[in-house]
Amino acid sequence: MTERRTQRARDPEARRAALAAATMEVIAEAGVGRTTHRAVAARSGLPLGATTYYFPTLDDLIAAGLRHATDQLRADLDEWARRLAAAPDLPAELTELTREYLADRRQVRIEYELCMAAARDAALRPIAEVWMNELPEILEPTVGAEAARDICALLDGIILRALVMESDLDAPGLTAALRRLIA
Amino acid sequence: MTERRTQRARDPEARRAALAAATMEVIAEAGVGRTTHRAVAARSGLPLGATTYYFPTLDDLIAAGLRHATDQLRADLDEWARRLAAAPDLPAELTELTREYLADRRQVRIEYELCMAAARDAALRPIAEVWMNELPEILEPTVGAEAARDICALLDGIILRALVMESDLDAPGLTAALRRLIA
DNA sequence: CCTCATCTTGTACGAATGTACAAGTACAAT
DNA sequence: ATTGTACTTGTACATTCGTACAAGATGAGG
Repeated sequence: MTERRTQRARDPEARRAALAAATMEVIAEAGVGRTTHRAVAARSGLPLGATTYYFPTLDDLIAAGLRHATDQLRADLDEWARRLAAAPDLPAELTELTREYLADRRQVRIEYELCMAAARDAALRPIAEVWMNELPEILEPTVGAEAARDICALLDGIILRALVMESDLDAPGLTAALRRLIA
Repeated sequence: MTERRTQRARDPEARRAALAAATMEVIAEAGVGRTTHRAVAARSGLPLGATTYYFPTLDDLIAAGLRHATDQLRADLDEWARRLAAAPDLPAELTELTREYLADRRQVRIEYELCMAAARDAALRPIAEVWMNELPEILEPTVGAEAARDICALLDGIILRALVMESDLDAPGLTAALRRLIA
């Protein structure tokens, strides 16, 4: 009768994924440094023992959470690539994409949590590097390597500022700055 | 006979400062989330009880550590203001200052730790805002409000990238980008 | 039916945590 | 000298932590 006790019981892959997703959420709310087995277990609805069964150590669990986050971001960036390729006005489209990206502060926080974690723990650096190089690679064919790097740095800085200030994006100002960097 | 047991005994202000400084160092190494009373006490050479005597709660201690860090950064920015005012070539001087700033990764990490902490805890936002507005205010009279904001965002992004990648600064590239943003 | 490898989970344990606090010290004011 | 206030610190306590693990549940292969 397929009684769904919690769903995904006896489905190891689904459990791994559920734990990674729950870890990602805990990181977004509490930060990497305050992420614990128990918080992840509670968030995922799985028992404590499941966390250590699938991820022997806390570092493994956190790495899985961060990797899960980058996978999600990669999917977002696929849409960025599609829309940017079809956009008549690249700076305007980039601005709009950034505005939409900023709508979910939780996801944005994870990105910077990943950066800080990678800056401190070399084992996480590959995860962060893959993610940080994704957008430049999308932009490079269109605007060249240098402008691509500059644009990404500008966006990262603008996003960081919006994150700290809880302020909205100055869309016209950003578009103008992007235009200057492309020229 | 002024026997200096650890120096700064019976000097409350010096002890507060020592604890704040030690907290700053612990944050730089372990991150805000893994900063503990005991780590700060050990780092400062003061007993555990001193931390809770001067800072009733852990959040107070961390806030003091972050404030101490921004005070130090403010002193650095005074030198930035001086050198930028005297510089014949603003973008080149900004690039050089950034290069020097990146030499001490520990201090850089604290800046971004502060940003993440402020993004999560509204009580820390004033500390972060003061610090984030300092450089724009220095640049604004020279380049205007918009360019000042763009430049700071670009620098923040470049610095973040260097932090994550552990890579060196591309000085000529940065100077060129800055020149474009000022124009 | 049994076997066995895999998965599941509740519980346990030593270590570390934030915080409280009593007992003590030092020193200025009386 | 005595008092009183501010400072100092070692210890204690209840929680929470990471991790280990034994006992059970499940389902595939014989």
